Amino acid sequence: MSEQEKKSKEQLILEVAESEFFSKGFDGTRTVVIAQKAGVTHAMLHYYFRTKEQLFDRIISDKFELISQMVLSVLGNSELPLIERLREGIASHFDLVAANPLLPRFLITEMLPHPERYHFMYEKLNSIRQLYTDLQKSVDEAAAQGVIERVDVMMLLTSILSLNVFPIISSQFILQMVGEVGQFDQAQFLAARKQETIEMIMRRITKK
Amino acid sequence: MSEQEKKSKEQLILEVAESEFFSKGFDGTRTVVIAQKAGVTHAMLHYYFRTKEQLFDRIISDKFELISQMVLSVLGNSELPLIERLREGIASHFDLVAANPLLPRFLITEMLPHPERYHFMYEKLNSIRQLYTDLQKSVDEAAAQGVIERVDVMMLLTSILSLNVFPIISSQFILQMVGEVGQFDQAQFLAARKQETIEMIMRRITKK
DNA sequence: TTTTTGTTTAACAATTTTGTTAATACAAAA
DNA sequence: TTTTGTATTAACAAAATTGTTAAACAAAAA
Repeated sequence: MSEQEKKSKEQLILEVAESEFFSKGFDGTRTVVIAQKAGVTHAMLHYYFRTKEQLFDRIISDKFELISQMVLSVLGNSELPLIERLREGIASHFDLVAANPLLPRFLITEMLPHPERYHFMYEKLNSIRQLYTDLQKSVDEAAAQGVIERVDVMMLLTSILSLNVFPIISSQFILQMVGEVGQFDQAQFLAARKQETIEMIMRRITKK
Repeated sequence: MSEQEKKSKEQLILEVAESEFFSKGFDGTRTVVIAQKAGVTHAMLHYYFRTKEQLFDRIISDKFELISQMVLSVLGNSELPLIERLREGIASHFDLVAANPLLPRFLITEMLPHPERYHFMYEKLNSIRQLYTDLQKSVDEAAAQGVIERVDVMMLLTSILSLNVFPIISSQFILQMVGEVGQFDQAQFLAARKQETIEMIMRRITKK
């Protein structure tokens, strides 16, 4: 028996379901397709997870930590000095998003239109407040010392999220649009974006 | 008869359908719901548009120009000097996206996963190439004169798109996340973002 | 007025998708 | 080696969703 076949059917269903839900959304996903791709009868899917909704909920809760980190990691390590903290926060956030490129689109297409369904998620993200206030303090201190310019942390975080997430979501689209003009491939493009975000944020906070 | 009632049923269906498709996506939209919200029997919907798909296609082609502008406007007016061209391009692009906030999410959730369905769209966007090359030339010239730093236009456009689009898509989410800490409302937040994008791009291209 | 054309409705049909069940195989424990 | 619980299948049922039709109706044309 190969490694693949050793996996329990339950596990197989979960893996296929994750990829289906993330790429097609809840409404676009067909339980029979999940079953078929997992190589099981679709009755098995209902046997293990009862309904499509419960299967979906299971996937979400399995991704709970990852989703939290997807936002929290951008705040960086508060032990480090400000500049390092930002560089490190941006880089690790970028890597996390790049490693899970379907997740942001999923959040945008599923969480935003159904906020009631994800209240638990929003609650969890309240823990961001502490780190947020903390980061604003670091910024204000550094600004007082004349090291950097005083900036609003909400604006700064929004910029970082935008610059990191959007290109990963839409790299296909951008590369296709500009086409042969630039001859980037996707890996090069993403590597360049990671540096570009850091560069832009650094320029944003340095005193003129 | 009121203004509303004077509208043809066909027009009513189209308006409701647009809002439904844009907020819930193709898969999440129910034709009976469209009919119900438009105050007509759902047979009418089929009478005018035959199928759900044809209704959808009709909406898309009606939005065709807008969708094109959604990308093209960021390139600005090539008659203007570079700095003005960028400022104007960023601002008008921001305004366009802000006036149609559901469209970008729709593009991300419908166009990206079904590229075959929107080939005509991608073709149209080929017209971006001319303007793109043109903008790179302006940048190179200004850089040669030492006015600005030499930057890659693909990176620059990606940054502008990211900084303009992402905050508009996810303003709800961001505001909720940071919550009472900053007491921005959505209008203030978006106004601030528009300026912030311009500021960041200007800092990115100025020589240190 | 009669005809014609396009609009509207209600009832129904077809299809797609999800969910259930009863029978059976299987594996592990007693 | 019976027993017990779990896993599996095929066939079926139910629900949801889309699409059709025939007949009524209204408006405009002849």
